Amino acid sequence: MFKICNEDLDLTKIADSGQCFRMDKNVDGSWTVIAMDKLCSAKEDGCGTVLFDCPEKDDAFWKEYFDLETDYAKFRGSADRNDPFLSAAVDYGKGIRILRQDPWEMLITFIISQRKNIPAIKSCVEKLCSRWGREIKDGIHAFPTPEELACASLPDLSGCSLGYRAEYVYLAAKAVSSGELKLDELVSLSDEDLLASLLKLKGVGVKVANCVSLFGFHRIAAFPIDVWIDRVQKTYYNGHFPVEKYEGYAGIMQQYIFYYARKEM
DNA sequence: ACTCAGGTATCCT
DNA sequence: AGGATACCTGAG
Repeated sequence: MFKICNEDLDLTKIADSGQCFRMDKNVDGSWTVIAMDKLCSAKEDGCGTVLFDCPEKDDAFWKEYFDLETDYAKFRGSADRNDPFLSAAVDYGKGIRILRQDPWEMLITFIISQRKNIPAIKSCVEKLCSRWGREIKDGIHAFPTPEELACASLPDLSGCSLGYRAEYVYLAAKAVSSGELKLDELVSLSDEDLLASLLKLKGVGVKVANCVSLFGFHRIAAFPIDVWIDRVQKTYYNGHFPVEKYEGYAGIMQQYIFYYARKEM
C-alpha cells in the first residue's frame, strides 16, 4: 500500500493507451491491475493522488511497474513547439507512462494483437490466463508462465479464439520454455540485437517486435509503426515522423501520438 | 450481414 | 527488394 502524487499519472489514460490489457475499471472507480502473478488495486482520489493497494512486499514491484522514477514532464517538455500535432498530443496525453511490463507477457500479448481490436485482444488474454495461469485470487488468474503455456496443445490454443495466431503462440511458448529463446538474456543486448532476436520468432514482425521491445524491455527508443502511427505520419509529417529529434526516447512520443490519434482522428 | 481490427508470412513480379 | 494477398475470429 502506498500513495503517489504525480501529474503524469493518469490511470484512465494508461489503461486506454493500448500497452496493457489486464487493467480494468471497477464499479467503484478503482482499477484492478494484474501483471505476471501480481495483483493490485489503484484508485485516484480526485485530487491528483493515487492510492495503490497491494501487499506491502509488492510495493517495490508496482512502483517499478508504473515507472514512477521517470520524469515524464521532461519528455513532454521536449516536444518541438513548432510541431502542432505533437504539441497537442503530449498535452492531451499528459498522464500516460510507459509501464515496465514483463517481456514474456508482452511477447505473447502482442503476437495475439495482430489484426485484432483491443477488446478481442483482452478476451484472448483472459482465456489464456484462466485456462493455464495459476489462480491468484478467486476467479483471478496470473498470466501463464512459459512452462505453463507450453503445456497447451495447438488445438487447445486454437480453442482460445487465437485463429491463425495459435501456431505463433504455440511456437513461442515452446521456444521460451525450452530455453531456445532466453528472454532474460536479451536484456543485455543492444536495441538492434534485441529486435533481431525477437524477429526470429514466427509471427513476430517488425511492429510486434518493436512493441515487445518498448513495453516489455522498456527500450524507449523503439518506435512501433502501426496503422495509427502510419496514418499520422502520412497526414501530418509527409510520411515520416522526425524520430531523430527525440533520439533515445522516440517511443515515449510514439505513445502520446498513438493515444491522441486513436482518440481524435 | 459485413467490415475491420495496433500485422505477418508467403507468393508473386 | 518491393508490392499484393490470404489469413482466423469477434466486436461494432
